[in-house]
Amino acid sequence: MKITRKQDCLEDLKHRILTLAIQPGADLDEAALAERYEISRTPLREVFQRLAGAGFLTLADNRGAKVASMGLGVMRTFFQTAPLIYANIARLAAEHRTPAQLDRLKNVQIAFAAAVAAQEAEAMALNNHVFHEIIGEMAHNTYLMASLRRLLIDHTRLGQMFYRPASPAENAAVLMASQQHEAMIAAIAAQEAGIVADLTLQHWDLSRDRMERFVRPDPLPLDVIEFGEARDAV
Amino acid sequence: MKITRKQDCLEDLKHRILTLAIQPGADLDEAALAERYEISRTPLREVFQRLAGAGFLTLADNRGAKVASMGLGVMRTFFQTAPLIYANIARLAAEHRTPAQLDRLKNVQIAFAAAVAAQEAEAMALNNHVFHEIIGEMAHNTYLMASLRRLLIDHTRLGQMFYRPASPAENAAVLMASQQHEAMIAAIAAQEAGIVADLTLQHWDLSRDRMERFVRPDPLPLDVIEFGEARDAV
DNA sequence: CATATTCAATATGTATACAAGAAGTACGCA
DNA sequence: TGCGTACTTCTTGTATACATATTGAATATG
Repeated sequence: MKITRKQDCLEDLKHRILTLAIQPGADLDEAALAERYEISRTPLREVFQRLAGAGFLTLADNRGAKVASMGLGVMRTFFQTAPLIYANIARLAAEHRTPAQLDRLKNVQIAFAAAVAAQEAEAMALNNHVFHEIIGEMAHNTYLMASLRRLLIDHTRLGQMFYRPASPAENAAVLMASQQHEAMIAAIAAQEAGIVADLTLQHWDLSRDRMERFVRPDPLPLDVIEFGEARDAV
Repeated sequence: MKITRKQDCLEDLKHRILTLAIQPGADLDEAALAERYEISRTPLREVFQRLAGAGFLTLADNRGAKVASMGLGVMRTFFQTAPLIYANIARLAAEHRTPAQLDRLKNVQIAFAAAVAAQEAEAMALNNHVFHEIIGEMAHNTYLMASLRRLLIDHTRLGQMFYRPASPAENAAVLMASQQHEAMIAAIAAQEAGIVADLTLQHWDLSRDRMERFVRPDPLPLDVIEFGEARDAV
């Protein structure tokens, strides 16, 4: 079964990049990975080319492969662009979805909900990723899909970056996200394009708020350092 | 300088696909192309992977490379999606363009205008392609750029498909397009985002109308087949 | 001591030989 | 003649050896 080795390599690298097991900007060692996946450098390089084409990696001539980086500029652009693409994809998905795609979506949501219940961050991230990828496929629009795939890569990585396993607020948010998924499935099944678009934007807001709260947390209480009434005087 | 062979191959294949020298759906012969460009199959395959990643080709396992097809479904999606992406890219380009990019844009427009004057369809198509690609780069948005690149591939190919060299109406349209390019450059230079977006949509309408008139031409005059006054009776 | 410069070590790029798979052809049989 | 099957041929995929490029360290030189 050598056939699957290359496919496995591709999938595993995707997973490791999405879960930050390999960090943004890290460079990949051809020889080491070839040995790890028991394939020669030739097919590994083809995997690299594909991952680069999909936006997971960047290739520099004579300088190997790097995981796509996530600088401030990239993040700014991400927050600027995501709602536009997500909302339009959502609309089209409601209109063009097929029954088979709907079944796949439901199954992935079952897996996502299970991951939420078990508090398995990695499974949550990957199932959420596939969930939104399937909605993208439902839209049957190759042009927007090219954007969406790239957005989802960064969205999943940001989600992992900002995920705090122990926080009660986080658990509530994740549960809320799961419920929104359910609502989206129902609306897509009913082909209610407007509703799906609205739900998608709410879903986006939830996700964005979660990330924002991580970057800009509530300030520490001032009075623990014995300022007493001084709080109002500042 | 063997270094350029692979690059040449990549560029030449792009050009031949964009100008329809290789038709949509055609499959590419590895051995023949390797010989043509004087490279071995290994680097040629890497070129294939890159072109596939960019949307020029599709790769099927054990079945080689095909030029991306242009069926009715693809065209429908194209007309549906292009204005959204073009308008948003235009806005961002006006805001984020650098002086260096503006210079490049001006130079490409000079080449485009020259091609129009000389009625060289191929040079027109390729320079127009690069013109809009540069505007895309000005937007500094990798997500939308992924969509734009794919849209431009199909836009350029459709333009070639529907181009009628001899038609006076066509010549007028192409001249108009060139003038719109000039106006866009001026507005981008002035960072007038709203104006650039408007001009871009006008530019899009012109292009769309040109293609539409090709598909749905004016009907033949009825009276040449000697119906005489019968015209009004039909 | 700082800065070039050369050479070794390492990593990337290419060619070629071989393996595996797909497609076409000829033959046999009903 | 129609269909199926084995065999041949052509195409695609992989491994490996070799060529080229880059990096880093050691040495020379101002």
